[in-house]
Amino acid sequence: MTGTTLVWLRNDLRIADNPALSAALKHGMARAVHIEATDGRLRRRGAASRWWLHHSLNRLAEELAQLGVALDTVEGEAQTELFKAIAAHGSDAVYWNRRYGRAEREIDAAIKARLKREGIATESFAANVLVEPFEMATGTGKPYSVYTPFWNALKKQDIAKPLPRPRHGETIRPQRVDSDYREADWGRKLGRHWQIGEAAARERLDRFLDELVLDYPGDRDIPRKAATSGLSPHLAFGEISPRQVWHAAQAMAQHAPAKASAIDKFLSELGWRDFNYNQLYHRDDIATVPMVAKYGGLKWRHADAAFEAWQRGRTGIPIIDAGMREMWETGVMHNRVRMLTASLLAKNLLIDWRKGEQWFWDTLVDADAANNPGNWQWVAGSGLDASPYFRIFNPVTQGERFDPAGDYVRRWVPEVAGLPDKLVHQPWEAPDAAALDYPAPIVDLKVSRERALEAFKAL
DNA sequence: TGTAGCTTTTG
DNA sequence: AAAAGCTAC
Repeated sequence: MTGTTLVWLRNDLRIADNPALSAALKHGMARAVHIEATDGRLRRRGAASRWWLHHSLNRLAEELAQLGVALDTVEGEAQTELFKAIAAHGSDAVYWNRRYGRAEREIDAAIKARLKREGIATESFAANVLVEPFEMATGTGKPYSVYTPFWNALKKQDIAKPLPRPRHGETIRPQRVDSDYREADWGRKLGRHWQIGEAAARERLDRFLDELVLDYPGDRDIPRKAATSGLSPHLAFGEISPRQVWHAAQAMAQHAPAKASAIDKFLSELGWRDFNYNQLYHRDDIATVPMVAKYGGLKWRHADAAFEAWQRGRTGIPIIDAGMREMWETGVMHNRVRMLTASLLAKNLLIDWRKGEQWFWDTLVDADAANNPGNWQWVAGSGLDASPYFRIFNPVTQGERFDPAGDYVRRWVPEVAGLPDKLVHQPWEAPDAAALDYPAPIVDLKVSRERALEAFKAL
């Protein structure tokens, strides 16, 4: 008989396909700990993520209790808190699933070294990406810098089959998650839009594959439609693993060949997540350093009033304001509108993309350390295989193309709801524009487009 | 996964 | 006159 194995949970808040948890239960008695780490080198979670985390941990504690596993939740420096938990429970082994940021890897490596010195068994597992970044390299041994060859190589890899839910142990009473978290109005508002936790994630995946995926390629760009999977926050917290998504989707493609090409399109978007994790793994700090060095020379404008108008959804450009308000209200924003709002900030407004990235980090429930900065760098042109600098979205044209009847804009920007379709994306053209309770646009799209082309071309 | 300005084609 | 095609940014 062995002692207690401690499972150190991070962004892997699930029971099924959790290799560290499964291995610990095989080993004998298990306990779990989640440490909200305050290490200075780690990026602090944003406000929307803290809300989601609180509820996700509560759901997980109930699930773990059914397996006889207690979950402790603490806040503090990672190494200190982990060794406190080891001492408190007399653990003789510590397991975790790997993470890929540089600071996280260094912290984990230091802890692993200390565990070895102290004679405590330790093991880490692959769990949170399709293929681990160090398994992916081009023919010349370098990290991929272009998505398409990365994706083609990824598809050829043997993607691990997800592990089943581990067998039940003795059910225990769930721990109350111990934190000073207090539900604020904002959290109650977000709560109207989400079911949190592993079971909800699985239901969402199944419903998407059953009912939505066939129309995904055609409808995914239409923000009015709920045509996307909606899995992003569940993936960000590891309530579902990308391997589970991958294999469920492949099984559906086998079972329903008519859906195969749509499923391939969907999975290629999941592939971007792995591509972003590859960037995170190989670079110092994806959230602050341009992946392509020459973009570091761009002279960003300091325009506080414009930035605040952007944050609050008061730019006077309906589809931009709709997106920013959708994010504030629900904790997510439709993907196409993310591209539009980011392009407006980084290009038309020439405001540093890192400011926008930080706002998204704070307000998105799906804020992800690789995807959020990776996608911002993509839009800003400084990322790997990024959008070319001269691609500057026109939010009027984009609105007319992807929200032709104006439903999306009318939902989030009631000030323009009464305008006819032709004007709803450019209310400033309305004869009685001044009478609307809606700001005039904070930038001239044509002039600011020219300015951005100049600034980027100069690099 | 773009836009704008121009030219050419089409009805 | 509008749609479609082409090309620089």
